[in-house]
Amino acid sequence: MANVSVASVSRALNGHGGVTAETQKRIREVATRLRYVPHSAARSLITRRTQTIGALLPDLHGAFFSELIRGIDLAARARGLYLLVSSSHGDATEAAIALRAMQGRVDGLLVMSPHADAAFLDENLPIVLPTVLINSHVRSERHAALDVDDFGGAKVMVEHLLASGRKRIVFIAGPAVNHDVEERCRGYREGLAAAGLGDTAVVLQGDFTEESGYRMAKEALAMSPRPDAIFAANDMMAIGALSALADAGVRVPDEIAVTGFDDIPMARYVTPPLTTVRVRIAELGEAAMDRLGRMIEAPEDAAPEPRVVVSTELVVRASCGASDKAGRRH
Amino acid sequence: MANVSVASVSRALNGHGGVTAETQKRIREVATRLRYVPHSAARSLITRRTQTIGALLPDLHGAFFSELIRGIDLAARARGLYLLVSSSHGDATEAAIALRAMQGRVDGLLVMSPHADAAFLDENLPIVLPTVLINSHVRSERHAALDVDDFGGAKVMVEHLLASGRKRIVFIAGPAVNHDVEERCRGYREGLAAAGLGDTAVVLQGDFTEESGYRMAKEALAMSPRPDAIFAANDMMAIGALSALADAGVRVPDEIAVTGFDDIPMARYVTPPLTTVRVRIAELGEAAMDRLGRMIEAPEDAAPEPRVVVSTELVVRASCGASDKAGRRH
DNA sequence: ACGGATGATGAAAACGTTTACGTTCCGCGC
DNA sequence: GCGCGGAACGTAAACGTTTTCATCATCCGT
Repeated sequence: MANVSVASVSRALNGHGGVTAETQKRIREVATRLRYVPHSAARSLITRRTQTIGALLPDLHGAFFSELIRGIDLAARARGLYLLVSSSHGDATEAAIALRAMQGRVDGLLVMSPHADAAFLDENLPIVLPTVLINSHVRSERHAALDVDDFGGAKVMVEHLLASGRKRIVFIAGPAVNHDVEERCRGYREGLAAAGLGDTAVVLQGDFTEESGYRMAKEALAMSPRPDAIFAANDMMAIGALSALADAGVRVPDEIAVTGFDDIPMARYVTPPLTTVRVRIAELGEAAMDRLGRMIEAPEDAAPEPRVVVSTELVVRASCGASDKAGRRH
Repeated sequence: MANVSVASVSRALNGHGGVTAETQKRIREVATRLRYVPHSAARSLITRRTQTIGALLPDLHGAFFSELIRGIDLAARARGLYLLVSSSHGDATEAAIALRAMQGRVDGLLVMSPHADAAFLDENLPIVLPTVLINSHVRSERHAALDVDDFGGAKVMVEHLLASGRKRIVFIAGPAVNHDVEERCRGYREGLAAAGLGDTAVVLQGDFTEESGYRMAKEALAMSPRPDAIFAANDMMAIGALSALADAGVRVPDEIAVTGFDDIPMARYVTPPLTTVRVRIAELGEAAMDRLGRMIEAPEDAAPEPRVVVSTELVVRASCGASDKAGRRH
């Protein structure tokens, strides 16, 4: 249409030079007039690049994943990359299938797979594909990884509760095979141990749902001596615990303090507002994506920073009773 | 490796028949042993299918988009389709770029673009690509569309407030150029008009943020005569309004009822729990994806159902004072 | 035993790009 | 005037599949 070969069109549209400014202009004009859009499959067939990264997530439920995706998307679009999301991988085989299917479709992989162990990853992760593990308990030299400082956050929370006079702190854990839970629990135990109260540790088994928090709080109430603080491994369980205590007529924080983990948006709106540990989730996603982007651009980079930890932050509100000015919304 | 041609490999792996069961088995075995994964770009170069659908969203912030994506993902994975998300399209030009870039990359498009008008869509939407518009005010014959019944939901809410004795209901609107806002406002006016109270309509201008709800509620308090109900166009503004009333020492719902729209997860946890209109957002995403899937499979289908409306549901909690048993969490 | 139908398999084209390599043309220095 | 270098552009190969068509073997009916 512009009386040039396809080669010149390619050169003109990609700005690779080798064409006169005038012909380039002409080609561009014709291209927009014809609404020409390059066929990305053909392009990536030869360039071996898809300009897409894949995010493998266990689920899409709740504020956590929403924020994570937002952070990833933010960093991805800054680099001009597309985002392919794949979720709801209940078990390992399903995740393996998704992993295989992503292969060849993406330039890099962001994997958050709580149930993946090292063997699974070795088996299913393509070696050639740059990969960043998010909150994985796998410590592999072969893949980059980003973690939330669950341990530190939980430890600080316990220290705070102890400092404000609580003596008997019970911990409501989440699903058994979960890296975050393990780390938070470890932080809880370490916090107690550091104060010489290691033998007072009590861990109740929840599953991250509000309902399990409700149940476990009821159990905690039945204990003797009764605890004076409940530290839940996530905010939803803490909220469930608040309901349980409200139903039982137990005053929070006067009789029992309740704290959570994550600082989901809802945490500040419940009554009383929830003391919790803020995890900058979007930041985690962004950092992971940035890391992946760098790996894609410089594959030779000999993993100078194999493991990065995203810090957490104690957010004190009214539910722990430590601050009388907590709970403000504005 | 299996002593067969590439053609047989293709046939064996795709199960197209034309190969002996024995050779198929042999080929499959070799394939898994070699960890062979078909190059999707090459495949879609010839099949003209990418097995991917693109979702164009204005933003990724908040529970709404989280749920929407979840619904879309659910329906997409049920059909074996991948999901390419693209967000944060502040203005039309950015959306146009994203739209173009998606072209050739996806088999279908899910577009939620509040600021897109018919001209924009005609200009930028590829005619060949099946497209479903979500909550768009554009009524085009050329594209399928799915809407939330904002109008009906708002009308029902007003009727409920009137039925429970409220006389002066003010409405806090959202961003000016927003289809949902327009429809909700229309429902509000219609609800009042149907009761012969059309002239009592008062619309305050918010912007969907909690902070704007706070400000507008303050304004409402200053009005004379003072309203006895505040109906916000979304839950976040209603929550802001609750804060404002709490700060002003106004009792909810005794003195003023407050209601929202969306039924975000947080709505039931605020104090008092918020009466609102539930929008089954995940269902909306699922329905949109299903529709798109059908369009992709049967392109000849002459759009028998050009416009689908997803129904809404009144959720009565304590903040409107109409139900003394509202606010239960379990 | 032979022709033809059937079914498995291979050869090769096609998809739409990018890019290495030629070719042409122009200007310049000798 | 002639050769030469370089810029602009075209030619064609390559990417890895799918699919059409041809080929070949096998089996069946006569």
